[in-house]
Amino acid sequence: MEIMIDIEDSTPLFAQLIEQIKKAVLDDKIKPGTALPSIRQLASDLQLNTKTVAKAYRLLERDSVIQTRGYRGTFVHPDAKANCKVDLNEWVTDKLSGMISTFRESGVTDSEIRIAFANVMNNRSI
Amino acid sequence: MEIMIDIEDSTPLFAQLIEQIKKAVLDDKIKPGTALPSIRQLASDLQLNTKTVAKAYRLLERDSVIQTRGYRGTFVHPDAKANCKVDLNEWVTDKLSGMISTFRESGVTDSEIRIAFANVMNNRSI
DNA sequence: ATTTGTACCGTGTGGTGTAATGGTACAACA
DNA sequence: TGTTGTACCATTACACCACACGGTACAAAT
Repeated sequence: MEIMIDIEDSTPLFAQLIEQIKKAVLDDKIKPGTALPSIRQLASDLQLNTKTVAKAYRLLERDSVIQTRGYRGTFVHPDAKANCKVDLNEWVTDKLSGMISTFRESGVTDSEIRIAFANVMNNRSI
Repeated sequence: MEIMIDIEDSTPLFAQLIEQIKKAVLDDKIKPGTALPSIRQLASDLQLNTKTVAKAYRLLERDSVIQTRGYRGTFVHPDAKANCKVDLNEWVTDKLSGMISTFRESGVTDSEIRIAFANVMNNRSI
């Protein structure tokens, strides 16, 4: 697997990793069931911190692109190719976009929207 | 009109102003049609910047609690008492809260929600 | 001439979240 | 024993935004 990380790129390192692994799956360069390099191994190869790689793996597993089998390693998910195409972020963006448009049309200030958002995210009730 | 601003309070100054004017309206201390002090006048009285007072007035007018009549001054809105009770922020908070709960239940990270939100607010289309 | 609301330029402070780094430790596997 | 994913402690640098401030200027009303 050839993975190139560009430190100069403004895209976060963990995001670059996710992109490239997804691309490799879609291009059939790594097939379902295949074992992926361990977190420590990949971090060492790419000169990254283990936590950066762990973060990428964690998100990839949430999206069912990979599977971690306890202490036995990490493998490509059986339905990886299909799950690569499901874009959770796009769904979130669309839903938010619609709601925020409604707010703005009702005269709500961007500043007010931001503050309400921050409050909700922190479970501060009003 | 007796308005007290507490600089020590963590509540933003403009928000304190809004609260107190609304309270004065609800308590019948200032009645619909009455003229309010000018922005410069009130800022001077309360030792505030004119912009801080202007911000409070702008939001109060959006909520139809007051009315600015061009260059003739600012007056209490005819339906001020009723409009004081409409809380736009509460509506925004409720709507956002529901949507964010849905996101979280779907496994979306708080970090991802924040990033998507920032993108939408800045009209950056991914 | 003065006052009105409004709009524009700007500065500075403080809070908050992200990203990435370091180190250490654990239980479960081979 | 060595490796696996994972969890915890922490720090650094960076960026965004809210809030409040200062100054200046304008057209329309009194």
